[in-house]
Amino acid sequence: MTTHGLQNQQTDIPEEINGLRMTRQRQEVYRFLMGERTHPTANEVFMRIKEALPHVSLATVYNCLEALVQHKIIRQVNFDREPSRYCPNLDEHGHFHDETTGTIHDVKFKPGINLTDILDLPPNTVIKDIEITLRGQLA
Amino acid sequence: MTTHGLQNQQTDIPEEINGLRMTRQRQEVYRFLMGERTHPTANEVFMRIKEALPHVSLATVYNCLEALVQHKIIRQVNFDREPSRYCPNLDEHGHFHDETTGTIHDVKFKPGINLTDILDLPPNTVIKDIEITLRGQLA
DNA sequence: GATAGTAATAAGAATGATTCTAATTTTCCG
DNA sequence: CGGAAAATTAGAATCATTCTTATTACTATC
Repeated sequence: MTTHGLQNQQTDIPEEINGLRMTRQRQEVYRFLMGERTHPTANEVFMRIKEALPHVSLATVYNCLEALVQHKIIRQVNFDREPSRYCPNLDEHGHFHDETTGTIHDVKFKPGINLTDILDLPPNTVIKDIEITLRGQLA
Repeated sequence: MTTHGLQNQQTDIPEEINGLRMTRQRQEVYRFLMGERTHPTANEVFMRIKEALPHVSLATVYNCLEALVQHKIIRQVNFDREPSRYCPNLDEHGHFHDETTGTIHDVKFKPGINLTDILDLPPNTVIKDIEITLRGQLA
């Protein structure tokens, strides 16, 4: 018996996104992030996808996350020096870290706001990425 | 012979700032940061103040930086997962990381702009800290 | 359909910024 | 002065992440 294409495709995720071949491991990482709004860490992703892929390694999770980030399929979010978190929301947005619960919430910009209009940037600046993070609490 | 007060005070830095006793080590860390606009890392601070305090330890530099940050005398700045950097500018501002040169520039907001006016925050949110970081290049 | 070349994965070791621990020194205050 | 508290030191420990090397999977070609 021979198989063609991917090892396993009981999935709704395409075989390629933004030029990145979606291997089974990348699919599981991506699927989990898509269904999860909690901005999990690499280790949390690892723990969770082990249910579907018991032999997956943490290094692979890191590799997958890096590949997905570089192909702009997900975003990496950093709070201070805590472990990186990952976010499937590609719209321009910030992150609010609620210190009381430890949860992270996406923060949209009010309509019509363009970040670069607000900042006093040096001329001829090409911005590749903006990260806005807030810390505080929901009173 | 007895000495009163601090071990050494050939300095222009007060003995206390924001309720933090400015020991000789904290003074040196702070003085260096004040004269430096390059947002140095803990290790860079360490290398430099060793000239004035040859027996200072890296742990002490970390302790001093933490104390200064907690007393809002300096700010800690993080870019992705790179080593933390430290900044004596307390005005609300962001940081632009020029990928070409590796340098970091403070970015002011245009006058009259209030960050929280722009963000679509949940009601009753108390913001303790905002961090805005940009990556890109000066063309 | 076999096969060679390339890419991805796995397991564990290595890295490196930061934090912790325990011992010593300095400062504060009665 | 003398004891308590705070700060400093040196080195060990931590832990997220990256690297290394071997194995496995995929792709294109014959």
